[in-house]
Amino acid sequence: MPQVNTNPTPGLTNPNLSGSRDIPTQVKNPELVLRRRRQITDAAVKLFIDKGFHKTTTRQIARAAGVSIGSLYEYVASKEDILYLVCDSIHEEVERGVADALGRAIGGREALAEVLREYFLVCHRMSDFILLIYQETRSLPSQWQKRVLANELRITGIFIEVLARLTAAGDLPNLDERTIEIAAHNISVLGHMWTFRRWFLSRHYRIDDYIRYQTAFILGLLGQSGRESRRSRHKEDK
Amino acid sequence: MPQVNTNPTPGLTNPNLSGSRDIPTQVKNPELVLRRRRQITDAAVKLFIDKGFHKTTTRQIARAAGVSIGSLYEYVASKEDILYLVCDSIHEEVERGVADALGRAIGGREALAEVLREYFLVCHRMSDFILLIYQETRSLPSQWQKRVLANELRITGIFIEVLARLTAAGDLPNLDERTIEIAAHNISVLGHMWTFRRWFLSRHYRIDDYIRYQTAFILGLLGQSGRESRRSRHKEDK
DNA sequence: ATTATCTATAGATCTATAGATAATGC
DNA sequence: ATTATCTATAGATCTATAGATAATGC
Repeated sequence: MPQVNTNPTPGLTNPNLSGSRDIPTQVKNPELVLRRRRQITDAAVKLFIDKGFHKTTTRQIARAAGVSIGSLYEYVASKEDILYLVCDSIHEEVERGVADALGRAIGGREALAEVLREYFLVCHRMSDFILLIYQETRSLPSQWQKRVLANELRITGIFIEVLARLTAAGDLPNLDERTIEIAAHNISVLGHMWTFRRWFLSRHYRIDDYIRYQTAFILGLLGQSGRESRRSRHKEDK
Repeated sequence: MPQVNTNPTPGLTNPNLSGSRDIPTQVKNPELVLRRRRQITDAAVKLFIDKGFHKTTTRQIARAAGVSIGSLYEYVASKEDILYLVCDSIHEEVERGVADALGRAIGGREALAEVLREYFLVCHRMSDFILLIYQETRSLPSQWQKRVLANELRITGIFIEVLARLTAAGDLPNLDERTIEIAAHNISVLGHMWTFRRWFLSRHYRIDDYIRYQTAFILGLLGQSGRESRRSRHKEDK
């Protein structure tokens, strides 16, 4: 369960800041709002990853964002607002990463293995961010907590679709809906596991090895993603 | 990733408070120290689960524990000390739970399924506590963070042993060491998943169903824990 | 005398805002 | 005039401790 922060953090690209819509501001110019909020979010995410939400002060955020504390409060109404912007922006990035990954992986036969590989690589790249969500979701007001959970569910939903499609195409054995649902949650979480057990796993496995082991593990249940590999498994059985 | 707290929390039995040894105190009488620290830990764990570590004040803890704020600081040197006592006490309880569970489950053939079942039930019972560790480990001073991680690893180690034993006994196919290690981590984490995705899972699955699906998933890779079930799988393949 | 406990508070923050100032556009 | 920004600080905490008090044992 443990969570430790070791890697240097790459920046968020932080595309649309769509959660921005939910938060009122004193400032009229919408582009300005977006731009400043991006500054604020970028600064905050680094600080939160580094010291955690509660140990980061609004002054530090303002300073790192290059605005005064007074200005900061023209763009958000509270420190929690900033956390929400941060969480939302992370989810946007993860989701984009996952969607891209799915785009790249369309092979029919080994499709699932490809999807897994791309997803695990996203988790690897976004390690710090995913960890932050695990640790600080709870500090959000419950209204926004729900939104973060919904985001989480949407990402799991992507895997449900992939599994359903592969099942329909005959690339996976017939799995009932709930088996698919649980498998999709497992995939999400085993990706996250690389982030929240990084303190152990990254000392003993390289990400590629991790992906190989996990792929084998996941394809285990699912009867493996093709007739060919299924055949080789029977051999092993003998 | 999301974490929401809904269930009512049962108390910790909080056996030895072994982490107690690591923390200095002003008070000479060792039994008294143990007793007061138990009061403090019991009060704190409830408050932390309810409001989180940072939003709980030392005064609230003192009050709930039935001691004055002055006395509180005779037994710990800082608020973080309390968090450490809490985390340690939770691990002790989880580990005891897991060990008990292993005791109860010794059938040769379906051994793994039994172990999984007992472990998942422990996670179910200790849901709130496990979630707390996920969320607040980070707030510990790094020296104690390491200790929490070591505890985590010890629990995973139990599963490594079980898997190794079953492999040696021929109840599982031949799995290499690293496959076993990753499988053990997966088992730990899929148990925790029930706690940190409870907001979704417990609305759609009862714990027994969850256990069934996860058992099927896990036994998938491992070639299933007996010849019999392996045979039935071949049938499905056809 | 020693040990445990309590009350009262020092001292250090931290969030959020009020009110002044600068910049922009009519 | 309106919009954006800044400085200075009110007001509210919160952790941790100092020093007084009570209880226990020699």
